[in-house]
Amino acid sequence: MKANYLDELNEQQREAVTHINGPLMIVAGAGSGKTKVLTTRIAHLMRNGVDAFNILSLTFTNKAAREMKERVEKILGGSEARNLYIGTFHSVFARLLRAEASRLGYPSDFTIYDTDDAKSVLKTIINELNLDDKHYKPNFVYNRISAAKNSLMGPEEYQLDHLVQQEDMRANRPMIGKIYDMYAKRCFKNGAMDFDDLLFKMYVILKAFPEVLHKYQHKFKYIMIDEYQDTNPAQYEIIKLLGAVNENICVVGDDAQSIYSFRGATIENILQFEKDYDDVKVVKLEQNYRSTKSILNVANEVIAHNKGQIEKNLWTDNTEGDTIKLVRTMTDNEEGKFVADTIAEQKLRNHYDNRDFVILYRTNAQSRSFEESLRRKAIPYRIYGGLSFYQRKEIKDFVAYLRVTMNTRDEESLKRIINYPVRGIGKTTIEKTVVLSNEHNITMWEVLERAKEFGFKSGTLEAIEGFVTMISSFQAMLGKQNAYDVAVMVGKSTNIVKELFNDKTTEGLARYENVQELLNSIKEFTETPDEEGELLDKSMGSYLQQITLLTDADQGNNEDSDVVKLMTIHAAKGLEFPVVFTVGLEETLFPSGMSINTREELEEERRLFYVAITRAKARLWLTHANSRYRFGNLVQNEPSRFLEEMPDKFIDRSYAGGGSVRNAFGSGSTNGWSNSNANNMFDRMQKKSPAAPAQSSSPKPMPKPSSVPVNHVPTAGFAPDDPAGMQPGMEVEHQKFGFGNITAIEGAPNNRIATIVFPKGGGEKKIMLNYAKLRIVK
DNA sequence: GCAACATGGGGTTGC
DNA sequence: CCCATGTTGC
Repeated sequence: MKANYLDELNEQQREAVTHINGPLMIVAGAGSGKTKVLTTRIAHLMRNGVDAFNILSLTFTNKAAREMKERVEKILGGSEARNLYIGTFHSVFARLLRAEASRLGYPSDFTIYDTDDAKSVLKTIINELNLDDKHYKPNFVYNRISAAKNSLMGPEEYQLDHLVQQEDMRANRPMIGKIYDMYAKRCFKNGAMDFDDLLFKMYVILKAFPEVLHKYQHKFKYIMIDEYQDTNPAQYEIIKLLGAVNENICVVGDDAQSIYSFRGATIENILQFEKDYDDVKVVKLEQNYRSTKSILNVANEVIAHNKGQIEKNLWTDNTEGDTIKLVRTMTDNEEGKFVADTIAEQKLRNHYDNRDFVILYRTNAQSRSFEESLRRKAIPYRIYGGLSFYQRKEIKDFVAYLRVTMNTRDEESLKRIINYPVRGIGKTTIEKTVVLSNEHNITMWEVLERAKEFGFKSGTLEAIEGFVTMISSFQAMLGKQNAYDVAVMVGKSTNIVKELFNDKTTEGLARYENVQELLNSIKEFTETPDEEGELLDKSMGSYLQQITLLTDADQGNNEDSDVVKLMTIHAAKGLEFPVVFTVGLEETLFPSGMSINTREELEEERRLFYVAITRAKARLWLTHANSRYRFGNLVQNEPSRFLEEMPDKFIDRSYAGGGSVRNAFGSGSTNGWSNSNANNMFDRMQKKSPAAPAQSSSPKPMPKPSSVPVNHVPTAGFAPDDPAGMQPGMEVEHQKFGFGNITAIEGAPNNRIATIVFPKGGGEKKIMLNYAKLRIVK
């Protein structure tokens, strides 16, 4: 291990790393070296005699877990890190549940249902109940159930809870409780858990079996949780149980980056942590090592519009850097073109590689125009998000065979493959099988096994027996051969591989390649050699459980390929890029029209915007389109309200530099720039500034709406005063804006934001006192 | 049972 | 516009 690992930390980081026993909360601002602290702390614990076996570290993404593991290994120098328990909540609990779920009657090779599987089960149930699936939309029902599970509410409690029932009545969907109940029973019958069950059932087991709880309390003597602001009540309670004996819980988070409430996360968890335990040590990491001053200042000011935050003051020693460019285009296609052009230009001008750029959007559907324009300019890119590899139809079909082989109770998968490829087991036969399984209270698989005694007719019987024999032969192989050999056999026996091979259409070819890739991934899984002393679970069951928890972002194999990345802001959390384009900054899109009804929703959107801004290291473009296609028709959007919350000082609202803009707007309308940029957005900015020089909205060829009138010459000997003494009512002098009056001061005491009216300097401005250089006049 | 077509509906984010 | 599902006709 490197001896000097503590020297590489700043004071606060060191304080966090060297705190060994007792609850610790690290409030880690964006780009403040959070991962470094977490990994160094793990190393430090081990250096101080803590056994790797006793450390549990929970993250939100597989990627974060992988990164953490790698970095710990780097610090420790050897392979000491391999016994650490590092993973996502879901994957760690899935692993523990393989050992413990039998206590609740689940097979240890239980299937994990992804969202699609779960919705499909729900749809069958809704139809069985003769409910209209247009009214009881599986998606809606799923979200209700998910929310219930995330707050540890089972079907019984759900049906008895007045508030919940009231909500369902008001939404005119009183049957959701019943559906939930049937869904839970069906999943159990199928030997399957959905994502939320991985948390919920873990909690149930810890609560119901004290010996299990004790076991893990003593195993996980030190617990670390990353992104604590994104934990939901289920995760919170589990952590509380596991940590109750030793109270060596270290949580790391940033309330300003809490963006997962739709998944049940509650920001309260981090806001309340100090009250949950006695003697909580709180460390704040406030130095940002990532971004320029301009970027950080804009981010700070934006987030200051939210209420009730943990007080912190994020600052940086980095240079001021470029201004943030704000760009408006006429349409979404022009937005795409502008971004692609600018990327091309920046590559030349500032010698960036493709990999230095990221395009961030609110919704996956926005990727299209960027794909097109990047393709046109032959700029390589990769889209993150959307369908994961394992959600593709051909992969799910293939995996369904493996799932059924491992867990014959899994009806969802069984139904998927029972007649794929076609083998003469049609709709009527399947329905009959379902009825029989309900009548006799046995699984569908058992009905199939005993098809003869249930009187299926000759042709059908033959088909069923053939199917049963085939699956049984796979099962028989499992004991003797590894997962890869079994999978190859599945491909052969079912004819799937051959069939796809013979399909010479482009899609057929792609599907064939995908199945080959699946086989490769199984091969890789089985053949990765165990490290010395390490016993990885290489079973098919373990493989299957892993892959359902993988997302698109986890197909990391060519992480380093030199491509522009496109992803949602959610997917970008935890990442950083030299150049960031945050696009689609329009009302109804960002903030999403779905999230503007309450202050809480809006604040979460704002945090999302904050996350987007803070991904940028050096350069940041914010773009929005005047109108864009939505569901086939052109809709007009107002610029996002967030754009008005940014301090003018660091924003260039008139970005038109280089040839890129001319290219971007040259197509079609001749004066796209003056029309699109000057009018709407700029007008609104002007209205907010009563004292601003009256910029008329008359169409001028190229207005330059510089928001920083730089005519002011500072008084001789201008020296800024201590911002602490500034109060509303004072007259101050600003280097650029000239003389002004402070009309209001808001924000946290160490991050105060003053509203100042500069009669000659562009009117009302919001200024961060910590950064602005102001001289008190009187 | 399947391919070709018609219809309707979608309002985010993701383990 | 794009997808997923339902309907029709072989």
